[in-house]
Formats: sequence, C-alpha cells, structure tokens
Amino acid sequence: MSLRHAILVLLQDQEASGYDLAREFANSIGLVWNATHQQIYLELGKLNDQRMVNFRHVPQEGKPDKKLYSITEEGRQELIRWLRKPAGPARIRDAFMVKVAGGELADTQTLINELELLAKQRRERLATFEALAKKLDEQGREQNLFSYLTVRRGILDQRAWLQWAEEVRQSLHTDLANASAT
Amino acid sequence: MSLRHAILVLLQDQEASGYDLAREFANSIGLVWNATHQQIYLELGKLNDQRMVNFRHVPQEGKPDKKLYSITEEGRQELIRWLRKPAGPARIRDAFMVKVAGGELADTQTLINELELLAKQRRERLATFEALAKKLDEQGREQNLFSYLTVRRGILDQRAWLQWAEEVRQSLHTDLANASAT
DNA sequence: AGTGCTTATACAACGGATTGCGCAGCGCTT
DNA sequence: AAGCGCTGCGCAATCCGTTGTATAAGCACT
Repeated sequence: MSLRHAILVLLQDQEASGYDLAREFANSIGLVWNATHQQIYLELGKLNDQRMVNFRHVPQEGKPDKKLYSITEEGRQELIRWLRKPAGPARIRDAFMVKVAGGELADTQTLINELELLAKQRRERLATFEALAKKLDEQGREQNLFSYLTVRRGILDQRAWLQWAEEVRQSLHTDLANASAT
Repeated sequence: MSLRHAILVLLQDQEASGYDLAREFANSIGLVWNATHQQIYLELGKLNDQRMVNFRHVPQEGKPDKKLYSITEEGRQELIRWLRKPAGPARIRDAFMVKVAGGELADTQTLINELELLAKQRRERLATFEALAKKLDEQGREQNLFSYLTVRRGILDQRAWLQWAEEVRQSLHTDLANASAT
C-alpha cells in the first residue's frame, strides 16, 4: 500500500484539507494514482490517531468549515523510514486492456467508441500536465525538481497510452473493414 | 474490479489450471497486471460456485493432480455483459514515483540505487515482451491480433517508464554533483 | 542427506479499497 | 423555484488484496 505515504508526501510541502488532497491526487501524484475522498478522510483520521498529522479548524464564510492538516515530526520520521525501504513493483490495472485481450468476444464498434472516449480523456490530461510542466520549468526547474519529475511521469504515461491506442484503433478499423467485406 | 473478468478472458482461449493462470498473468495480460496464486484460486472457487466455470480432475504422475477449468456458457454471457459496459479509468500505483515526489526528504544515493534495480527489471521484461511480440508477428499477426495488441501495451509501458527513469537518473546525478560541490 | 526450486492446491486473518448513503450551504443556470 | 455542481465532511458494509501458513511430490544440485 502507501496511500498514507502519498498523503504524507503531499503534506510535507503544505498543510491541506482532505478536500485539497483529493484534488491534488488528481493533479501531481495522482496523475497516475487515484484516491477517493472517503479513503482520504479515513486515512487522515488514522494518521491523526497515530500522531503523524494534526489539524486545526478553519471556519469559512459561505463554505463549510474545514480542517487543515499538517505533518508532525513523527509523520516525517515515518516518511523517512518508508523512503529507505525498497518500493514494490508498480501495478497497473487497465480494464480496457483486458477488454482488448478478450477482443474476440467483444463488439468491435463498441470497443472503438470506448477507445475514442478514453483517448479524449487522456489527451485532456496530457494537455493539463504539459501546461503544468511548462509552468514549473519557467519558474526554474531546479526549485521544483521533484514536482517536475512527477509531472513528467504523467506526461510520458499519457503519451505511451495514446500511442498504444492509435495502434489498437487502426487494428480495429482493419478488422471492421474485413468483416464488412465478407 | 475485474480479476474475475481477466480470468474469464484467459479461459476463453483454453482450459487451464489455477497454476497455469498464475503464470499467464505474468505474461500476456499480467504484463502489467499482477495476481498471486491465492487470489486466483479464491476467484476460481467463487466462479465455480456461480457456475461460470467448471473443472475436471486431471491426475498426473510425478506431479500433484490438477483441476482444469473451462468457461461455461454462463461465464461467456457474463463476459459479454461486462465487455459492453464502459471500463473505468486505468489505475497505476507506482510507489517509486511517490518516493521521487517526496525526493527532498529522501537520500539521493538510495534513490539512485533503487532506480537502477527497477530499471534492470523493466529492461528484462521489455526483452521478454519484445521476443513474444516478434514470435506472434511471425506466426501471423492477424491470427493473434488481440494477444499481439496486449503485448504491445506492455512494451510501450516499459519503454515509457525507462525513458522517465533516464530523466530521473540524470536529475539525481546533477543533484549529487551540486551537493558535493558545496 | 540436506537444501531449494517447481508444480499444484488451499485456508485464515487482516487490512486496504470501493460503493453506497447522508448531511450542509452557496452560487449559477434554466 | 427547481435542479445542478462545487465545497466540505463523514459512516457503514462489503469486497478485494496481501501475507502467512500448510500440504505434497518430484527433481536437481551440493
């Protein structure tokens, strides 16, 4: 696992609410990750019980009050401990790839439609990440080195997927053409 | 989720034992996925309860007996149903990327060492997949279209990671050089 | 003779993750 | 005025996944 460690990494830079974290998970680290708010709130609760984070109440006008969490010294120690031990292999879970693998049973047109939808989402993400990378680069890459590298990971991942999608798209179209020729 | 669907996809081609499936997960679909044998045996048990697969006992000499599972008509229907509904977004869980994101706290040399280890594993996988792709291509790509595309996904994924790793490696080395120059 | 790898299956326990539900107020559009 | 979407927090149930343990036989190496 390591949702807890991902949260600690994000809190290292700045204090944040559960809601903030959920959004950040959709940007930097979460390019590639994903975590729902329920999971984050739960994990923040546990981290708080274990004294790895603490929070202060911030009343807001117009919006609900929020809890701003910060990392504690104990949290930082835990992070350092975790950083020292080897990371497990990366895991991917790509349902669409499984569909392609089972392509014989699938309806080709349905697959194509889904492919286009997913590709559109990926292209949007790619644009967001490229804009972010550019911004970080202009601000001075060295100051933001680790954020910059994280965003690069996201960019390369989107590009690789899109390249694959293009291959799949062409194969599926050929497949359709052959089927209608019969 | 869809470990169950991934299993059904694999069983669609041929009957297989739990052990066989565990290995196939390390090749075709599992390039990118990963599932342990415990999970697979458990899921096969459930699929059997739900009549989506059945099995026959095969006594073996020298080796333990095995159970060869096949997909049933109900299983095939379930697969078709699943193929029709939209796949969720792909998820990645890359602990090493989280470490890079938290790079300020980490020891640069430790990160570099880990990077080299992971890169070595990726390069090995890449070689395996490229060999597999070549084999499928020679056998006639159209016969193996969906397996071929699945393997391509693995190849592109490995390459993207390795390219990223190269960027990270150079940044970390620059970082080390700067630190020692101070 | 002992160690370890491969084939082969399976249970138990715990912890992580997903899904569904619920509350609450503001602002914008239709 | 009703509906939708955003900010913001949370519980409960269930399901998925991981880790540890167990059994069992053959083969190869030392």
